[in-house]
Amino acid sequence: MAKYRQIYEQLAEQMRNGVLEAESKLPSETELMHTYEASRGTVRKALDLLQEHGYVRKHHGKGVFVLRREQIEFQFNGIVSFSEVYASMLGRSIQTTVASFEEIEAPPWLAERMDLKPGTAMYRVERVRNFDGENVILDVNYFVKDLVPGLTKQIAERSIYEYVERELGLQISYAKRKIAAEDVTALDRMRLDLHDYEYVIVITNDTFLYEGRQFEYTESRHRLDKFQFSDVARR
Amino acid sequence: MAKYRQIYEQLAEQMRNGVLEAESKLPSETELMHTYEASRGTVRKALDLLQEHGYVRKHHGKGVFVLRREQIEFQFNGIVSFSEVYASMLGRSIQTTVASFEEIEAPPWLAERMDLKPGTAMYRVERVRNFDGENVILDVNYFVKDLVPGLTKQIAERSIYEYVERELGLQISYAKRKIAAEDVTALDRMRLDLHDYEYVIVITNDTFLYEGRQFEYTESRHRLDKFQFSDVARR
DNA sequence: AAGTTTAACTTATATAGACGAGTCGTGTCA
DNA sequence: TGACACGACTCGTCTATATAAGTTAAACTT
Repeated sequence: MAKYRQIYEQLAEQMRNGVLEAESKLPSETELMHTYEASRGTVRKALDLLQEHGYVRKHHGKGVFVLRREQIEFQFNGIVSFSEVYASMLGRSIQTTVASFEEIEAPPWLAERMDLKPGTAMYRVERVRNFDGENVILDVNYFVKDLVPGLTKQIAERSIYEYVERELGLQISYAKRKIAAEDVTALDRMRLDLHDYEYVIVITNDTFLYEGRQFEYTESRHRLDKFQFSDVARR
Repeated sequence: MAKYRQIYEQLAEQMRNGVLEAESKLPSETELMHTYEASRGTVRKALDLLQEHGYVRKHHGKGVFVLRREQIEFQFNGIVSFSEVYASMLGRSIQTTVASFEEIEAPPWLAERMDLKPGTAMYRVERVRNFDGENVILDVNYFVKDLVPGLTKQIAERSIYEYVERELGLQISYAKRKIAAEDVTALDRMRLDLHDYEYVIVITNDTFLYEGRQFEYTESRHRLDKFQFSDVARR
């Protein structure tokens, strides 16, 4: 492993287990050079990484300061599926059922949205999330077949993202999300236990690979009372 | 301005206006050294920044490649007030009225939430956002008086964040957000033009300074049909 | 006592050079 | 023809050194 990464790991570990206390000042770059027997550039690279990951804050002329634990825990506020957050948040698990799994040709609205040729081969997956005996979330995923080959209903029942990243080795770069309330549709009524709710909260999600190609479009439709979204925005 | 920042700006500009085309390969570090008369370290720092901001993708052994425009536009996914996004998104402006401005002592629920001593002096501000003649958003802010001294109704009518950052020089580190639907309250009915909507979308926002202290808690209450939240999550 | 200068610390920027490591095409050899 | 070695190119890491710029406190001046 690269030397600056080792320094990063060691310092990060010391902050996680409290050897380096929150609010305290780290040794200066010169001191760290000696303790780790590294050049200043290498030490600085480790410190930059620590700051990037939310462990410390550098202050020109003053020093490098350890941030509070609270801030550290949220260091990876990346792309997570909402049902996962949901499950971990409420401490109970969610039952997922694949309600529909089909191969389709991209309809015009989707081709336009994803910048694809109309008729591109896609997978379309409907998954229903059941929580405490009620169907409260409907996820509709569209995947570009060429980019996610070999997707099956069985995989969809577990975690599609695991398959995409671990099995296929695709690297996800970023996702655009939009959240808004929408009128309930016929599909919502069919799949979900809606009671009297007339609206659903819809999260649309466009996910892109590193090369810049979009491989997924998803709509996650939540019953009003079971919707929650948490987020940490860092400056 | 720092030299690596200048190089960054020039390259970024060339990518935005299409001089450097998407998917194309940037000149090698050695070439850039000569064109910008800089050392390799400086050129690399500019390239790292470009990658961090989503302009390019570096490939060990191959080169640095320009990403597609789409990815560039969303480079800043920081903390922005929702009304700002709202206004820029719809291309029209929002009228803000300060409906209430008072100094209070932190009630127990707030003291607990913000980890303050009960009775801490606070400002409480209610602001109503009017869009196309209808009051559709109600913002209720609570600020710690010690951390945001000298706040006035006049300032609240403009931008409180500007005051906090520019005038007071406070550095905002991160914000925790939560979005959920809630039943309409009496206050909502009083301040907003709710029509028949029985629910509002509530964004709660806890904002922290670099030292880790929380200086603000805000609830932003949106009429269902006027709520929208956009976001880009980067890995 | 109050303001100013200075010195000593901190991090930030820039340079130059060396070597490591991944990629790709070309030429050689079997 | 096919496998392999090599060279030339790319970015990645590390070192060493110099100078700039922000911060702080002590020393100095008024």
